[in-house]
Amino acid sequence: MSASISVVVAGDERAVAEQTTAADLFGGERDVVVARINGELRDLAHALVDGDVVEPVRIDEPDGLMVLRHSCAHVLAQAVQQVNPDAKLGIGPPIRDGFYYDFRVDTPFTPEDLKNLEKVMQRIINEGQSFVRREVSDEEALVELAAEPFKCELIGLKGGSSEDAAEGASVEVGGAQLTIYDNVRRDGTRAWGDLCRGPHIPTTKLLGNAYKVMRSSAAYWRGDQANEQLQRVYGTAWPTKADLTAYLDRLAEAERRDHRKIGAELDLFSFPDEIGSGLPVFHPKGGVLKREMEDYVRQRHIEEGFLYVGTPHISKEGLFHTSGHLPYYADTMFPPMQMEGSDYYLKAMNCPMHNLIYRSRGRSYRDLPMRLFEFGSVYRFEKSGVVHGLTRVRGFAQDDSHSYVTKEQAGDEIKHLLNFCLGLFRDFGLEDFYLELSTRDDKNKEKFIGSEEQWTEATRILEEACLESGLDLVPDPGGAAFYGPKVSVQAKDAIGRTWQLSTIQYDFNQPAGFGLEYQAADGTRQQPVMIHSAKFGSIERFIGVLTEHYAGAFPVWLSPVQVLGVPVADEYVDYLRSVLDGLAARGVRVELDESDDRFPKKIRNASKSKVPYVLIAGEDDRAAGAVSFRMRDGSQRNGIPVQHAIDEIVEAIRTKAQV
RNA sequence: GCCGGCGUGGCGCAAUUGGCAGCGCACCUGUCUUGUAAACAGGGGGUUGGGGGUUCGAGUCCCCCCGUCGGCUCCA
Repeated sequence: MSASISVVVAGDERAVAEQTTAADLFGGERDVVVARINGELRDLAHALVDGDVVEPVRIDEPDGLMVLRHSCAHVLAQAVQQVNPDAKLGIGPPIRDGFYYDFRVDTPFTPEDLKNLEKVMQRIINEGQSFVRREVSDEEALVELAAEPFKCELIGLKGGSSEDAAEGASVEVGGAQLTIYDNVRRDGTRAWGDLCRGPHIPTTKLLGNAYKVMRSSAAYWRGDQANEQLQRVYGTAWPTKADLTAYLDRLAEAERRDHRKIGAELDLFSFPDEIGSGLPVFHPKGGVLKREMEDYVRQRHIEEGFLYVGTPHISKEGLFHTSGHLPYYADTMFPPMQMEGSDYYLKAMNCPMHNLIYRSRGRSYRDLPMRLFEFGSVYRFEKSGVVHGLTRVRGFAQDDSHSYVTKEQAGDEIKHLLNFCLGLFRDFGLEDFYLELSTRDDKNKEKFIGSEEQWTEATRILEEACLESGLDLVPDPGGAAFYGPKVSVQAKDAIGRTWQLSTIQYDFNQPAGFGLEYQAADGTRQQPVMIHSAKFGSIERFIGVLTEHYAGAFPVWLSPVQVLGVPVADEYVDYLRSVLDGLAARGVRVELDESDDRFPKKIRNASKSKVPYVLIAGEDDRAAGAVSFRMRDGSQRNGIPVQHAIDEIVEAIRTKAQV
């Protein structure tokens, strides 16, 4: 009679036979792909010992999805080496919504290669191969994987922290004990194997046809520009085909919302080659959007106690030495122009100039907090490969402010700025946020200016303000600016993507560099703290974000054209014009379709233009002194008295309503 | 910056092994115009991103540059 052991299964204590595996406990449940044993993810084949606490992990929960995707990455790698036995393996971790695997191959993958890989993967999946864990010593692994230079390199690094090896490398060599996972066919033969920490799904069958090879690209080995580039293949994998389809639909929806596409369709902005990469121009309709935003943001700043200032686009280089920027960012600033014996730089930030405004006269503690704000045009020489629509440009306007405060005021000022940002976003229709706290990288202290105490103090003050907001706070170690830590506000858009918008930075360095002072109540001279903050970061970028958030269907107050008049026939043009004149007199942006298109065509054009209110007038309307509303969703309200219509539209603009 | 893809009227696309640069929308003109996503007819518009090369002949093949897309690295 075999001895029994006691384990806790999904919260219930149970006696089971020795050598019982997680698979024995959950074997009947097909959606259980791995087990969490004493908090650690394990293969279902893992044998339990007395006292183990075991929980099932299902395919559709976060940990289950990670394992599914990681296993799919293995199948991809197996397919690649089946097609090309000379391909060398890099790393292949799960990522958000999918996975990738890096390979060294002589020629990069073509789209046809990717299609073919998908077919080869399907054959592997259909074979129902098992993932079988095998423990190996470092020496054994080095012998077995002698033909895999990257794996050998990872084994060599294992002694240190696997986090240092490469992002994602921990899935290969994460534990103290190296393991190889063999893919075993049903007849018991070994099809393939890979150094891997695991765990894995029990069989490739579970991948079904709910996966897809997405794209390939180059990626630096271990994420370092100095290393060779490998070819990375991205894929996605889901519990069911329906989940995969839903994911692909989400991607298609994101593509439909692409601000570069909508910007062209709605005639908002463009990127003329003649001007240069990353330098957008705003057309009249985009200009309306930009001006409405700027006017509102400027007004709100003034209401919140900011002082509107103005500074030039270029400056002599000495200023950026004083600020400390030039030594850090010279390679991302446009090269200088020589003039009258000086080097002039296009400014990449506004703070040095604001500091000069602060310093232009003696300041008293009574002046603080002093908040300087402007839409400062800055130019940054972004590398050619990163320029992207409006979201990454080389010239843009920052809604930039600098609050000069006493040390004691810093905490309150940060809270004030944070609330101000969040309120602004809500005005623009964004409702869902979280915060990110970027701190100094303790291993790279030379990249950051200032003492241990200063960093600790600044970080503490920022963190307190964040916690008080009640929003989720995500740490971002190493993400700080050289002069101080920062908090950034991340906002979620209509289809769940997050965008970094505001940044608030605590800076104890520039006040010292510029010798900024104020006279305190006791007559002593003190150094203020400056707090940088950009609310939307870049006006251009925020326009891109809003365009995608609304898919071009902006709230009425932001819409370039708010009301479009469409007469049922020529006969009603004059009547409709009189209605529109009434709206224009109330400040509404109106257009009238006087083209010789026929009515259905005008409706089609109106619909494509995404104007919030289409006003239609025909005989019925004119006779009743009314108009008909056609909204963007195609819904219709007929016979609305003219005065009532005007009031309703004006009210929707005033309240920043979405219709 | 690196790797790979792409670049044809304003926009979306086609053009066989290298063999007359085309279509739809938009635009212009004319006829038409009465209720919810495309009336009809005609017309204009191109040094095929730029430069160089191979060839009897290049949108197509080769080289360099520019732009763009997808990633990587970067993002004060």
